[in-house]
Amino acid sequence: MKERRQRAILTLVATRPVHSQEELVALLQRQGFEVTQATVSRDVKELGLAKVPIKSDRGDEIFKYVVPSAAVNYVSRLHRW
Amino acid sequence: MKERRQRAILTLVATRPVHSQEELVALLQRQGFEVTQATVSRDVKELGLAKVPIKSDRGDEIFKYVVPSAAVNYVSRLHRW
DNA sequence: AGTGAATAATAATTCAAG
DNA sequence: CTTGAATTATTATTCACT
Repeated sequence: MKERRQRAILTLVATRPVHSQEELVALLQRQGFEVTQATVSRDVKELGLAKVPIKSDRGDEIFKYVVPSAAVNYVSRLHRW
Repeated sequence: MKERRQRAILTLVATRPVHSQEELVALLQRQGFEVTQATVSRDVKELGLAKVPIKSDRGDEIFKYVVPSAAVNYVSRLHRW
């Protein structure tokens, strides 16, 4: 079902760097969700996940999907408003 | 030059909704920058611009490029920490 | 280093269907 | 209303060149 899958997605992207929707598909399938890229694309959209460029460990720029609320937490920790 | 173009990009995405890199190319060309999608893709990466799903005026979800700091402003306005 | 043309890779949407 | 297969659209990268 959609809700469980979307929860799983939020947990996944909060837990580790997810670089593409295909990677997300693979991770979800490992957890037993039968899902395709088309659906993940829709989930990403509904969840409002952003694709952002980040610095990798080796210094080069890569991409990662992030939860909007993660940005909030990050920012609040930075500024302590 | 790269720096001027990237400044222009930041201004553009802060000023209005930019939905794709091709749109960015068109807007830049209007300002006299000769640039292609390949370069804009690299600029987006260097600037750390995120592609995020947003609600359009008509209620449907579309995509938009945003500056990370724009997320900060948005969030701070939401929460008034 | 910075870029564009071409290409590969990735992501969004359409179309049909349950 | 939700989904997958196929398709289209978009974006990232490669390769050559400067």
